[in-house]
Amino acid sequence: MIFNMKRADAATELSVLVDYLQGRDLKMTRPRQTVLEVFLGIEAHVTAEELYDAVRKVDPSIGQATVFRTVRLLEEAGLARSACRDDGARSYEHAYRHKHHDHLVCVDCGAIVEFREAEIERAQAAVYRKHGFEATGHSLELFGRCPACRRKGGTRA
Amino acid sequence: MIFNMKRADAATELSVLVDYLQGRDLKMTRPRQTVLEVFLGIEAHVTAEELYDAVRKVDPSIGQATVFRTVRLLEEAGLARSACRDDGARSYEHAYRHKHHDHLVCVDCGAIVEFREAEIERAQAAVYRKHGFEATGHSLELFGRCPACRRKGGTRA
DNA sequence: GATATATTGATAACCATTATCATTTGACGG
DNA sequence: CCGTCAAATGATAATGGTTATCAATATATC
Ligand SMILES: [Mn+2]
Ligand SMILES: [Mn+2]
Ligand SMILES: [Zn+2]
Ligand SMILES: [Zn+2]
Repeated sequence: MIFNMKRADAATELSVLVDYLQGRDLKMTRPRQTVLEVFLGIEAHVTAEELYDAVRKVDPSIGQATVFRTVRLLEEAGLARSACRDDGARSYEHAYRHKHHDHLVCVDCGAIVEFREAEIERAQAAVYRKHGFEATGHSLELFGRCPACRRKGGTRA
Repeated sequence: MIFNMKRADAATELSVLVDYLQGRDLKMTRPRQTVLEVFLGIEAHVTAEELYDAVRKVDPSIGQATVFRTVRLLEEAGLARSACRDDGARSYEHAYRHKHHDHLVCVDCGAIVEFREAEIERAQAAVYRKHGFEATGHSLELFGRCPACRRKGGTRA
């Protein structure tokens, strides 16, 4: 038996993972639980590498490959959502009990603001209909300069 | 002197490139012109690698590094636009005298349909305003199944 | 044409990610 | 509990797309 969560509210995510593993001949393991816990503790968009750095601080014995594998597993299980950033790196964010949203990204400081705009979603549905496509998902990123960076007039790096 | 275009209408793109090079201590070269011509002859979204394959058929002496370098140059000069695909590869498309548009992507066959939706653009502008961001650009991809693939009920690969 | 400098192509290096594989671990039945 | 066995692990090598290095070459200007 492995369980024994620290964050009370993370129990349900863990059960989602366990349910996903069940019947698939996959096993619940200590490294997987640690990766899940660390991931749930991060309220941001992280790459697998960044997640690995955070995981190491909790359990240095966990290998990089396991973190990469597990975060993919979390995505399959519906606990994480990933997207390929414009620089080519893949980032992950929480997906369980998180509503769909898109992102405003500051090109100067990298800040990310999440937003939902019903009108955009509606217009997208219309585009799908017009072209006879069946929707499976979309990615929208609005690039720009955030209020703080506009004030500074900065041009990072 | 290098010039001597085959496609009559490509002359203006070439002059855009030459103008960009001028005053920047950059030089117009035969490989650059070849890469530009081949690129202009492809009405699709291509990776640098795919462009390299096409360039080789015209001039096998041109190296891969030069194609990668040149296509980046074309982007800087405003002749190409690039985007990172979800699989991590970067693809390029024509940007000169091409209006902004977004993409519908078939997840089964990879087909790409370009579209412009004024309503989406308007709603995006509203999001920028609401959050005090200064817009610099955006990327929107609608993933789905195209009409042909829906009929086949296919699930590629 | 000679000169100075940018460009080239072959190659090595890079980075994020994935595959390989011997060893360890967890789930299950006894 | 313990044994069994497939699944998981971590170290490492390999991959794919891209960029850096560098000696040789081509270009613009004089
Ligand atoms: Mn988000
Ligand atoms: Mn396009
Ligand atoms: Zn900012
Ligand atoms: Zn299709």
